Amino acid sequence: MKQPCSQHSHPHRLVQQPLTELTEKLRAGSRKVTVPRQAILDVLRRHAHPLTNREIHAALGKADCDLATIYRNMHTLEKMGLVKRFDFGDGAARFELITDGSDHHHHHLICRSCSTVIEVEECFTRELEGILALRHGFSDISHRLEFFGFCPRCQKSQAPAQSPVIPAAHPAATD
Amino acid sequence: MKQPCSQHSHPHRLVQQPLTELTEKLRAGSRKVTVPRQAILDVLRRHAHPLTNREIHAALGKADCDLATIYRNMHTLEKMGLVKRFDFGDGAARFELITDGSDHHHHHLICRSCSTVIEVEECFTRELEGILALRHGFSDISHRLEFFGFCPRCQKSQAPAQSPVIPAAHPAATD
DNA sequence: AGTCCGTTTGCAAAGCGCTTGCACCTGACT
DNA sequence: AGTCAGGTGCAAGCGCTTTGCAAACGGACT
Repeated sequence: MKQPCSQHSHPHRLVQQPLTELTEKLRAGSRKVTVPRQAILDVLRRHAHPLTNREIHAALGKADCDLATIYRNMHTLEKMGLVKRFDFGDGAARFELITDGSDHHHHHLICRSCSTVIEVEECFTRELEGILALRHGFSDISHRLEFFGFCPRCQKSQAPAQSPVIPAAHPAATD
Repeated sequence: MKQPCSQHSHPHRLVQQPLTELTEKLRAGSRKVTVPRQAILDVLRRHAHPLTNREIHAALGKADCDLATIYRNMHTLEKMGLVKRFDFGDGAARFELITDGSDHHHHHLICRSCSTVIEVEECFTRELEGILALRHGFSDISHRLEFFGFCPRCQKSQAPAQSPVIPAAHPAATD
């Protein structure tokens, strides 16, 4: 928090629809609409694929804030149903904005080499959840499913098409 | 390594079939059949469900060895195809012995409360891999899939049927 | 505009899983 | 028995994440 961050005075791109819907959701949980909070959601809004806390931190411009604040906020936002957590198995949690109210279920196909991310709509797994619930008596069953492979570019070039781990890779790869 | 760990002198339960097949596999990679190595595999052999490095370490009896040694060995054993790595999303890798040569593909259903683990044989996801390979040009596609829910016991009792994180839970729960 | 209170933030320290450098030890082969 | 690549213990360190605490802030009320 270093900047007043035009918010009530100048109706910027930063604020707009957010302040409408967002404010309500935040207020509902007696949460405050803070500058870091808005900035984080704004970063997420500008990225199609899940970002790590560190990536979010790097993407914050003037509205820079402490990493710990981002970690805390991601928990809060996740609990409030504003973001969804993903785990690509590399030890860093990733978050995606839940666009509309309807949390549209999807998975990811991730390049093992350059970390390009492609969204996967299909999910044959839902039905299996029902079977498992019946067979084992489990309730509230959910699942985590991610695919890994080598993207077209990385198959050709021996070296990764782009440095791994940073999944902003090949801008217009396949999706 | 604090004990001679009866190994060649007394044909214990600790050694037997292992020394047959195991030795071969290890030798094939110019690897040595060491005491910690055997002890780790023995622990894995006695547990049906994936164990974390820490759990393996705790389960080693007299053949206690350094945690770092376990971490190193799990990498080695994984690369050699003797164990399979699983990720339950709690930040700790888990390992399961690959019983016979044929790595039988399966997933897990994990209780969010007490961490009971149930093996899931079905997998509707393989076919999806083919679709994704075609559509996006990815190669060598694999997937990670785990299910989460509340087991029957934890649904009844408010409190977890057993302390979480330690997946040795409900010995004869449902599987 | 001023005040108040619970929430949020920054900073720094620490927790945890995991890795690594290095000197010493050991299994396996001659 | 001798040799040496491979393995191990110990301790330090790395990256992600959490937490304690005092100061700052947001929102509501006057």
